[in-house]
Amino acid sequence: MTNTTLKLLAQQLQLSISTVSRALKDHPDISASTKAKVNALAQSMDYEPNAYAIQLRTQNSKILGVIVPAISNLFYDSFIAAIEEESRKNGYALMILQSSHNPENELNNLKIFRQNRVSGVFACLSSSAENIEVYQKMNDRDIPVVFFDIVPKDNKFTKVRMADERCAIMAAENIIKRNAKKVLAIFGDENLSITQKRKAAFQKFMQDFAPKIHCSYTNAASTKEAEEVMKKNTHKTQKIDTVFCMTDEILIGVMRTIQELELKIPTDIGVISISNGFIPNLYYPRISYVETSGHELGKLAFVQMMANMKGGKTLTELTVEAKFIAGGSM
Amino acid sequence: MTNTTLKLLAQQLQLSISTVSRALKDHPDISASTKAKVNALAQSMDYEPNAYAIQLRTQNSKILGVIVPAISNLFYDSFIAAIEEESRKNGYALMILQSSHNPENELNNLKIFRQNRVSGVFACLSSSAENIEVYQKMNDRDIPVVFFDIVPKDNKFTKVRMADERCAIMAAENIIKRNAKKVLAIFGDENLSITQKRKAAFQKFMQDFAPKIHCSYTNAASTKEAEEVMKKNTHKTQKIDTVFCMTDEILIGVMRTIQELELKIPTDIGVISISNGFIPNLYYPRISYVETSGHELGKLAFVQMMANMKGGKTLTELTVEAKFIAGGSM
DNA sequence: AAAATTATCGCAAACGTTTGTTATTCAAAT
DNA sequence: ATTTGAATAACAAACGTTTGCGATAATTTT
Repeated sequence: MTNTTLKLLAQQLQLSISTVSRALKDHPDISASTKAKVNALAQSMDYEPNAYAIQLRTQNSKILGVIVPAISNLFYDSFIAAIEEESRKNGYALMILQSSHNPENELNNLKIFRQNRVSGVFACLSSSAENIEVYQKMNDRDIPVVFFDIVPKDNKFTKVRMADERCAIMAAENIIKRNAKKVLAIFGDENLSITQKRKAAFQKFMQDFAPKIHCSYTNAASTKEAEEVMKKNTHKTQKIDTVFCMTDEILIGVMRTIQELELKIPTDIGVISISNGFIPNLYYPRISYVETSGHELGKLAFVQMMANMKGGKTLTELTVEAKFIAGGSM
Repeated sequence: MTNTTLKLLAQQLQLSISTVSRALKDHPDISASTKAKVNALAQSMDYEPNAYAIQLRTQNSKILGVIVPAISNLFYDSFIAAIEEESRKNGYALMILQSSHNPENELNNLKIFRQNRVSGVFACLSSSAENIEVYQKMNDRDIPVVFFDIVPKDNKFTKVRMADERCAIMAAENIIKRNAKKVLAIFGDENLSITQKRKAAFQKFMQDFAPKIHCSYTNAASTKEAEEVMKKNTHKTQKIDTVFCMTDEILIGVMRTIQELELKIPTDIGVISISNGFIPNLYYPRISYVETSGHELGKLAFVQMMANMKGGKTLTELTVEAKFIAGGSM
């Protein structure tokens, strides 16, 4: 069965294509009676306009591209859900591609976006490798690029991200409040700038405001590493009383060790993490965390995209504020 | 900056559009020397073909639609990741829309798919409400529909899903192996056919093969409900020694209660669930589970889609087999 | 009653491709 | 020297829309 087209409708109604087209968009030139006829037939033949023909004619695709390292990710999927919702409300569809942390895939995805003449792209850089020139070219072609989460250092782009330093500091504040004596702070992949920022902010804050608290700093790039780091540090003579986890992956490893060693939270040990909230709520007591909401970030990214598409370039770096969510783990 | 087109290339090279087009696709009619020139210029002006013009001409969009209830979902996101990967390998792009369990959104998404002339759609029904006619129409228009996970009863469609009954039976088998005396079996939303199937299979198997085991059956539509159900049942005089969780949501609730009451796994109580594996591995000891892999299902769905697009209609219902993954919880 | 306005609609070009057909050139075969 | 046949490239139509402009008929104004 072939698709219904304007031409088909026009033939059936003995009208011209242009009249049918205008009737369907409620153009004032067309009489009410013809509009009624046209709409009726369009309905019954369930006509749907061909988006490809429209974009070819209007040069406006109403499609936004999204590049994430991985869709299966607690943070990114809520980000995607948020922009999907906003996009739909505003008449845009989403084309979602994942880079799998692979710059080659990232490039390939960008190519697909260009072939599909997306009106804009949300991009999260695939780890450290920064091939910025391609994005620069998109901007030059008036395709706004909004970076999120993992953003380039370059300030020629629009960027939205969590207030990374504030997150770390907020965690530190609560550790100090708890009257911790000996803290283990586990950070993520040390190649990521986000890790470096958070670590630096955390360290500085602790030194400035609670120099007598003994802190050991480590990195763990995976759940497994976190599990092992935790195990090592609880076997030492002087037991740690509080552990800070920079990511969900780390928290999971830490919690596995805590459960294995049957440590009581929060009496034996306090736990605090940075998370979007899903993982911390899996345990009893619920883990206290500083919230980084992918959902909020998504909404912010979308308004930035719209702003970029309407007005001139607004090259700014926006951050969404962090919130401390108290569980029973501190 | 305007996009590079065939016309532009043709003008620069003093060639016709058709020659440029053929040169770029390595058509035998074109001489090697012109091909070289064309490719060089196309490269330097970084020409990317306009996907919209191509689809308009060829009537083949190379885009597949996906409808899921929610992207942020442990199961669906791995499904999406799988078909995304397969699609990319086969030159397809994905258009992902979420229904948010809302039939109205589902309809709207279908409309967007039709406007974009997707070559096929993967669909997961939004809960119980089944508005099948729309899908029937798509099939009539030679747009293959592959249902996954939550599928219609109708057998006029191609469907892929987990082997639901086998999952439940496999769990039952392992419960019997454990020598359980008193079992609490918690199932999901009782309106879903998937729940009914699993429950029936589980019950029948237990009665047939281990009638002396005392089983209580309940439903819990959310994590909270599961938490409460679990709490109630552990306070009874005759303690349960094994709990079965049909979904991740239920497992999370159950585990929260277990941690709160400080029950030891697997000595005080055994736990088994049906899951894709992420949640069960968050705990120590790791929870034993019957695996329902969104990833496997995605790959299966994709080959079904390809089969439908090539040959004639292959209206079958395929299932991916379940696997028991032993943790330390039984 | 002629002129001016308004209401309604059709014509045709354009968006960027692909592809069947035709035209040109040039060398090989008769 | 003419015919044949490759090799190479141009022409033109079509895909389904949108939209400026022109055309016709109906209505109003003078």
